[in-house]
Amino acid sequence: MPDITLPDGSTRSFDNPVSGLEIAASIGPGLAKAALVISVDGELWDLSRPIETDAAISIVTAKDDAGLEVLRHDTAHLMAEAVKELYPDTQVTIGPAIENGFYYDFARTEPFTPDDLVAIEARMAEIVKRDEEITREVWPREKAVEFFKQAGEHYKAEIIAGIPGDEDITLYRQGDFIDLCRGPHLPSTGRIGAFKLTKIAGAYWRGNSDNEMLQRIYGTAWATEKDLKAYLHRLEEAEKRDHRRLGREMNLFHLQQEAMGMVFWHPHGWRLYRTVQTYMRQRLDAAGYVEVKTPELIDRSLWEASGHWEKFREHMFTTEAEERVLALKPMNCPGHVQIFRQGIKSYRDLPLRMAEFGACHRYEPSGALHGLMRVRGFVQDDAHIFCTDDQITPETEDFCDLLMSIYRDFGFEQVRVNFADRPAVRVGADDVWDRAEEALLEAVKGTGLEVQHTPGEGAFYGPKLEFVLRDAIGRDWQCGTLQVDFVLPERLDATYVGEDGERHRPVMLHRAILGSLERFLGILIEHYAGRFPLWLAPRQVVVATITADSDGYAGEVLARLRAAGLNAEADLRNEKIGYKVREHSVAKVPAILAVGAREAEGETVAMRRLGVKEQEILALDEAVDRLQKEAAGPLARTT
RNA sequence: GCCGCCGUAGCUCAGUGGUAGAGCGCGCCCUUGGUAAGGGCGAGGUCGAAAGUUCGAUUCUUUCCGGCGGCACCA
Repeated sequence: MPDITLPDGSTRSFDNPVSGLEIAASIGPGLAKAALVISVDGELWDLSRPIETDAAISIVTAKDDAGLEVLRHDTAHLMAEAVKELYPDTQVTIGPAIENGFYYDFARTEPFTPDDLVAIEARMAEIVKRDEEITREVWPREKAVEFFKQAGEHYKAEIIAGIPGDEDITLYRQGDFIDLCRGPHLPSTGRIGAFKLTKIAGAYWRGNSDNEMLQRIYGTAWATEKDLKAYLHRLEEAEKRDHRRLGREMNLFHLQQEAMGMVFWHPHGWRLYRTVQTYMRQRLDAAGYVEVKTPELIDRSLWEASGHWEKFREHMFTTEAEERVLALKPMNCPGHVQIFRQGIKSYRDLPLRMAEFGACHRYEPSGALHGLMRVRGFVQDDAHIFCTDDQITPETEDFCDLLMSIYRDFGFEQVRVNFADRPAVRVGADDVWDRAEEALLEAVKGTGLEVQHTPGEGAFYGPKLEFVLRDAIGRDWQCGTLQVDFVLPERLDATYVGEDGERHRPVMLHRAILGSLERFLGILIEHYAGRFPLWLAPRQVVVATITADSDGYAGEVLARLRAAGLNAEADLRNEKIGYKVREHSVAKVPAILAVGAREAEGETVAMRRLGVKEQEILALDEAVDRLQKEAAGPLARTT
């Protein structure tokens, strides 16, 4: 005789155990039709499952995130059913819902082909039409294991073995397809929405590279055809802003196999790079950092002392000279400790904020390389703050302020922080880790930033904060980091003299704001889709002539722009103005100044800004002045 | 590194067991045109590399290299 409490607080009494579908129907036929699953005291249940005791419920539809997730999970099952029908020798393994869709991992000798995907998708549509009822069954563990073994589904049998003994083994049946699954699921396959299979990929069983590789099929699934279309459109738009594509189109950089994972920066790209670096240098100077430069090639012994040789040897490029092994630095910290160790440091020297645009090399696995986002040679906006325990909190707070201000200047407003604590493989004693973790947490509390805990994700030498920014199309990128390190100062014997006249160990804070400049530029390119604000744009202004009669005046305009420190070019080609405007708009030049007889006559320019259809006639002085102010960028605004 | 797909002109791509094509771009010529492509002509490719099958391979097979998508890795 359950009393059912609805989300609005009202209560309905039922004489007998009642199913979600019956409750939905009692509220209204529209809801019964839209219902996918039911939330019972916060737990998602199948609509058909009888509710026997009092409960607070809500009906979940495809409008809820949870409903969409169930829909996607069901689409994964639908795909598995289609695959089993078409390729009965295939073993099914796991198939969860993921962001925007789902995947399912299969074990099969033959690889799936793109043509197979088409066939599977067609079969899935058929099964939706069949509208097979999806039913939940609880099986005894032994029977389930036996069943899957007999069916040749050895992965499923293995999964059951890993399910804790006190949990029910639930199977879901739809048509002739039975799958081990926790659920919940929709009432029938007919409720599944719009979907599309997107890609085939390899994936290791249980995510472990020692295990065999399975075939993963990815798909996307939505409540409606319209949502699916919108998603596919978003993907196309994202592709258009791919930094590798824009890098080529805007002639910013290239990569080639003779220097895999290392960037050839072209003049425009390098100008962008320098703009970012110059900006950062000024911000660091203003924030009390000292800049240094340390060797890129350092003897193995230093890497052994720092601990890197033991842990990261395979990821370091090495060379030999004079019968010594030298390694290209994968990071800057040991070098910075060497500078710290020169002379005797006093507590009065702390905090010492030592920055370097450090050129690092890491031997990344070939499969990991990805445009500018994952490279083997890169420059970090790296710095190490040598400080006392007591200074960790204020230094971290100052760092967070600096970082937020810099992200904002680059056009990123949304930032979160991950707090990552001790990983399984690490150096240093546990009590040292306790102190480090506590200090970081305490420091970050004062920043007001949203903090997420990611256990076990810390660096091998200390816990860290990871700063994640969100770009213009909602993607998250981890860029900034701040890591407490009690270990390296000890290993490399860094000391300072305290007020008491005794030697003490400084704490090191490893910190970066942009991370790898290469990667950050990749993110910036995608964030702005190549349409940079004027201060960042590598090509700022083009002066385009209407006819050759105006070449002389265009030269004057160009000289004025350049004198004002702007990057300006003249387009004197024998082309129509429409052609020039189109070409420079496509090239994403922020400002086009058209000049013809009228402009030459009145000392004016016709300014057209990127993305704006209308032109504006301005006095030359006014145009130069405006562009110059705008191009000065955020540094001019803050001082 | 692992699995799959792909590799034809600077770019985007078509095509064929008998040594190749389009559009854009590039060069020259005509056009001097007022805001997202004016017209004509032309140059440009050992079809990723090597080996094999074949009378003949860019096309079929194998291996390698690279790119892409995932997985694993990411101090």
